[in-house]
Amino acid sequence: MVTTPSTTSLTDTRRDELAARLKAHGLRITLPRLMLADLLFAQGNRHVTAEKLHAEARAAGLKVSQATIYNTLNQFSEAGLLREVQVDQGRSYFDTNLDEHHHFYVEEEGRLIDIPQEAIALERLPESPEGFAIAGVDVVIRLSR
Amino acid sequence: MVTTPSTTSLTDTRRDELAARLKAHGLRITLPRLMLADLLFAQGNRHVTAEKLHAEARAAGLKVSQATIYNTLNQFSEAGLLREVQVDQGRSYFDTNLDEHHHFYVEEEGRLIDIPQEAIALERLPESPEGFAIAGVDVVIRLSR
DNA sequence: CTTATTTTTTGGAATGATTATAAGTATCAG
DNA sequence: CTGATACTTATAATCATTCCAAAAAATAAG
Repeated sequence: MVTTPSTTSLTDTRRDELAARLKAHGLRITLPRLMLADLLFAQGNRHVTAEKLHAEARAAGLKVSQATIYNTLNQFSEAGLLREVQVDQGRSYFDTNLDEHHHFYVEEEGRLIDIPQEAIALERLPESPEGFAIAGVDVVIRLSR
Repeated sequence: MVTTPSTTSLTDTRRDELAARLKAHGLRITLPRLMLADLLFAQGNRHVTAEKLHAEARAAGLKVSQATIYNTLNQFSEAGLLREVQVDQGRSYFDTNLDEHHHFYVEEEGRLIDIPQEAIALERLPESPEGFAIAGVDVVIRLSR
């Protein structure tokens, strides 16, 4: 009887794909990272909190600690696989969309919606104060019903 | 011998001015509120965290609890005397500038700088999703050296 | 002005998200 | 295969903020 490794539910190709991606960004290949990467990058652009990702991981049968969730999200962000988005006082959101873009934020639902960069015409920007350079421009459009 | 009330260092006119302002916004006149209002509104437009305001209050000889600082900042915000600004994961900033405007944010220093609304031309905005209305548009330009 | 009613203030405990710590475990280069 | 290095984990610690119940102050009523 042939037994498949019980540690993961990824196909070989999928695993190789993700492993290559991690390696390309200077991260070691580990099972938690592969599984979390799979959850994060399987479904197009997403906005995820640590708590949500942890829940998803557990639901998918992956036993990871909360600390690993935080470590992984931070490492992925530093490595450029994710982008941290700041809209809510308290929780951090992590965005899998790496293109320059902006966000709608539905506060009542804690939900973020991407706005492609081209959809907003920022015609004129103010000059930054002496000695400072622009590191990024974030536009958040808050929505309510 | 005439004794002046030792409870505050505000002039009568200043106190009346602030009291009228609080009253106009539906807030009761109390000493902590008057003193905090004085600190907040004395020096033109400011961006203040709870911690900073608490430090200022103590430095000014006002003995207020941390809870009162938070209560007051939140009440002032709800009453429309302040505007809460969300740029940093963790701390809240309170802005005394009530005009519509935007911000530079110097992350390394935790410092906010106002950008007048006219200084940014938002020519085109995306349509909000069905059933939602725009509650506000926040532009944050992150700065680094 | 005195008492009654309602708000505020307060210190301290509680919460929630996140980070630090220290020990064990897995990965990878040689 | 083996050691050096990086990763994971459970738990404790931290930080900003909110909650709580009681004491104090402010307004309202008489």
